[in-house]
Amino acid sequence: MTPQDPIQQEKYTAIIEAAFKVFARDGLHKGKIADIAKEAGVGKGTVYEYFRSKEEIFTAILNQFFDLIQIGLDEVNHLEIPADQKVRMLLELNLDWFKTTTTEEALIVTEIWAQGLRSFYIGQPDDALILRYRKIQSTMMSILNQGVTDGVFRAVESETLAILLMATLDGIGLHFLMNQSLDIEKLKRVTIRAFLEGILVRPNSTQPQE
Amino acid sequence: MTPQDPIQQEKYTAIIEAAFKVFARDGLHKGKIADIAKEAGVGKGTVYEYFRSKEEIFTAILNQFFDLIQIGLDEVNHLEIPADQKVRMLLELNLDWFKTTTTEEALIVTEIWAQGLRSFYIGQPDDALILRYRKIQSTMMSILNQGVTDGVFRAVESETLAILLMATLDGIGLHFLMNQSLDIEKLKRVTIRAFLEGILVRPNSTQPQE
Amino acid sequence: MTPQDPIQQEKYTAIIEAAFKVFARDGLHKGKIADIAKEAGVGKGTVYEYFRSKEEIFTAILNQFFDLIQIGLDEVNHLEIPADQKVRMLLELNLDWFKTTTTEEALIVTEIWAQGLRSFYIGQPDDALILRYRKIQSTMMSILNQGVTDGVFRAVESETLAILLMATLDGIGLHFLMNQSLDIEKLKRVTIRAFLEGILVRPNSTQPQE
Amino acid sequence: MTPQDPIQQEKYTAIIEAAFKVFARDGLHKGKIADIAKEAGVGKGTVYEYFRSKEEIFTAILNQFFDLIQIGLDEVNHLEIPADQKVRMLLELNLDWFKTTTTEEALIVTEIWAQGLRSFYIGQPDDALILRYRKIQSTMMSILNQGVTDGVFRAVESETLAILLMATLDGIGLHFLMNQSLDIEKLKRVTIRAFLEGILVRPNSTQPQE
DNA sequence: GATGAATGAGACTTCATTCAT
DNA sequence: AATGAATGAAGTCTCATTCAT
Repeated sequence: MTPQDPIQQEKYTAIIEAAFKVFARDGLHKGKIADIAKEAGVGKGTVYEYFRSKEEIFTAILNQFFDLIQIGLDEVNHLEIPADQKVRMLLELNLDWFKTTTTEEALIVTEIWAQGLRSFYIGQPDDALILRYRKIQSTMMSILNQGVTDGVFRAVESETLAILLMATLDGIGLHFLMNQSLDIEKLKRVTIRAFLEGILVRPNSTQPQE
Repeated sequence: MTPQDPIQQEKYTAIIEAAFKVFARDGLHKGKIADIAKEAGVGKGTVYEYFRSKEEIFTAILNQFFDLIQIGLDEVNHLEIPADQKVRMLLELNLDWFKTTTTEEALIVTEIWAQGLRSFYIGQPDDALILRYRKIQSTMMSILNQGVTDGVFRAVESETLAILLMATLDGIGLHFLMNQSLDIEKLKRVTIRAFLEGILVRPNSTQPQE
Repeated sequence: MTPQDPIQQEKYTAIIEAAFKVFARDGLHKGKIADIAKEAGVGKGTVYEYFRSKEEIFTAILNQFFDLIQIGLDEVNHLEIPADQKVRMLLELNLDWFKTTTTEEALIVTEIWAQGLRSFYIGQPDDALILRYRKIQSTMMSILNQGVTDGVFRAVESETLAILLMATLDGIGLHFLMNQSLDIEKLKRVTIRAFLEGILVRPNSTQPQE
Repeated sequence: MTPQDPIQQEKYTAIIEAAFKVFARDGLHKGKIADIAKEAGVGKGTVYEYFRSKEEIFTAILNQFFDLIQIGLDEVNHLEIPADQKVRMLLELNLDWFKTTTTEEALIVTEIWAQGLRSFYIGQPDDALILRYRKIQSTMMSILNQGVTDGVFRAVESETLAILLMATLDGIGLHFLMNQSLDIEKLKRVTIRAFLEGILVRPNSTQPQE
């Protein structure tokens, strides 16, 4: 999907970034291909050399976003630290994403995601939104299971809990999007306690001091 | 905003319902005013007697959705039952919504909501998305505070916790949207336990048996 | 297909005439819908109220042309004159068409006709080019048969001869299109003699004096 | 116009043949240069080494077609046979062309020819369509005149009759294009008789027995 | 000479909105 | 109030042609 030639790869990236910028500024539907091309410093036709349609640009942006999430998640998972630390890091990771992302950008991801739900993701066999989420879920489950195995967590329904975890993280993200004045640190603390103290951590295991 | 004359009121409702149907079928941007008019059994021009623009129809649909949520919430809040029961009911209420709503309809609400985030809600003083959420939040806080006052809940940061509760409910909704095969009952149970057993309920208060 | 309301009918005609003019000036593929709209004094969108696509305008023009041909043919056929006179008139009619038609217009009809051969006519069940021709052929056959019955013509294979007649008329039209300096009167005379003296007229019937 | 170097000549021919194939398949305007290049096994840019534009390819195809016609015509003309035999052969030659040509190919020639009438042929001094036809006409006249000189034909206006002959042949071709179910043999017979028996052959000359 | 990535003018068509009836 | 014919801005995408390699 992505070109192999480094020069082309560069242009491919430039177009995605330009698209991201334009969509963030003008919205998903008001953002014109012409502007993306101009922003990327290429001709209008060139955009169509790299993407078959506007929707394919949407998909590419969303995939890039999920790549980022998944990479962060995998990095955390591969660390040699206790599972409860990993869960803590996940929450931090997720909530900190908003600090390095402008609201406009976050809105765009959300908008693409919502619009994508309808048409070009669900029902498509490969690379679909649902598969991306399933991958995230399975990584989270692996962390939870590790915790149970290590005796750090109580026995939990890791599958359902992983979904709850994902859902909570997404939900917090959305609400932060809507209400930037949210005290994100306080929210982080409460959420972490909800999951660690409340559900996961064994009564007699080492409590995180906060 | 809504007309007072019953005949007009009827037409107003018919248009919203038609719009809902058309959007659910064709998507937010592919759904045409002409089709809405036809579906509602009125002329194209008539739609513009009731709504200034297509976006205003979006807003109306979203408001209707929030009215529904808020009404349910208020009903629960006004019941003469312990706070923990209320929290439990909230969760039930929210997750059961999906049983009476088709995926297409839920998608439309999500799509409008996401698109609305950008343009026609945020930044608008009245009736804005954020105000609707603040109202929800305040109702939830009132329930949480009642619980603390009644000694059912531990002392909690009710403001932050209300946000977490909202966020979790929204997150679960979204994930259910993406993955209909989710075991919603199991998820409900886990979520309720997370909130009640884990965070809210006092160690020595009556535990809900499940 | 054509609108019934007289005001709309007028607009419909205006658009066809405008299209004819624009195509004649700029060619079939260079002729822009925008120019047709401007020429017709309507908005671009209005063109699409009356025609679903550019091709449908092509078809309409071609049909109008065939209507004209067929009407003239029918008029001749319904006259109370001998069959040989009718054949003579047919030839006159056909060749005189070019005197009231500009080359540009004739070219457009030819261009549409040729392009039409390929895509939007052949293979379509109703109103197709071939049906229009079959109608013409049948009218010609009726004239030829009348001549045989009346004893003016020798016994002829009227079906094949009708085709030859059509083909000859079309061929002459085309060559006149390509070579305006053709002496059309001389051509008319020769053609008429070829058909009447040569093939059709009985040796002992009254010879047309020329 | 055509390259001299045999390797280049080969490529030149390959491109024309590829163009013919692509146009026959996709139509004149839908047929893409890119596809022609691919079909010819060369790069897109290479096409432009051999042809200045898409229109020049049209011209080349049409010229090739006329070369074919003219060559056949000359061959017949150079035979040592009576003029009436030559006319008969001309008709056979022309009508038999359709047996070795697919409809799609014939359509393409027609389409190019019609489109060519407008823009790139008429008005151009060299190699124009009209010159090609004049050449054909002059060959035909030479045959007709030979017949008169030899006493096989009556005295005829050979110039006008040559045009009529050309026109008839073209007309028959077009109608055969539109109606493949035409009984071409019967048509051939009728046409030959029309010209030979009817107009050309002297009353006391040897009649062709059929 | 050969190539094909890049280009951008331009076209068709859609559809929210208006407004005369 | 109701209508729907008319509108035209706007947008996506195509594809002939160019030109650096």
